[in-house]
Amino acid sequence: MLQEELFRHIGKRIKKLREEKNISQQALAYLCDFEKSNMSRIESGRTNPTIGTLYKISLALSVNLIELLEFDSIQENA
Amino acid sequence: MLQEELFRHIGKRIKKLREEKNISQQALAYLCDFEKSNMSRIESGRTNPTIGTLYKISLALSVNLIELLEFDSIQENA
DNA sequence: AATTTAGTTATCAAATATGATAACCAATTT
DNA sequence: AAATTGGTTATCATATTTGATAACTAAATT
Repeated sequence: MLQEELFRHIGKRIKKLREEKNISQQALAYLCDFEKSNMSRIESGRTNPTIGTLYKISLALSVNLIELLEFDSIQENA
Repeated sequence: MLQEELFRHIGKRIKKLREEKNISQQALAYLCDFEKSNMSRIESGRTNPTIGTLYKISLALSVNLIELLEFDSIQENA
């Protein structure tokens, strides 16, 4: 899997978890203490977020950090 | 958990997985195609790595990305 | 129709991750 | 003792993430 695909997967995963909580993108951004434009960049997979940024998002969503990375067949070589 | 603690946990986890494979730090850095000094920074938790960097490391270690984040009580609020 | 809300995209500055190199220490090997 | 190997730390340049702001579209609301 290419890095770019990973970024898109993570973005979709965040969006899914966010929508399950019925939170708007800008509300989530506010909870994370960053800009809604930044949140949009991350959800669309246009950036390579730091683990610190993902951690903040996981806290705001009240999920375990690992859940942001759980999607089908992230890797097959384990 | 503070971000700094998270970074240290991830560093320790990488070190543990690396040692289980009997790979030196510089050998792992070489596999990831980056500098041994960078690898040292990451393992010691002195940096906030991007998810792309962690992904490269997971590929080099032949483990799932999630395994780099698996340690006790990463969060309690899930 | 005007306003508000949600989201996207662009731009620029500031902060920081990473690349590259080097000096250094400790342990091991020759 | 000299050389090699593994690791740490520091520094500087470069690339990129993030902060901050703004303009824009679309949809929903008043």
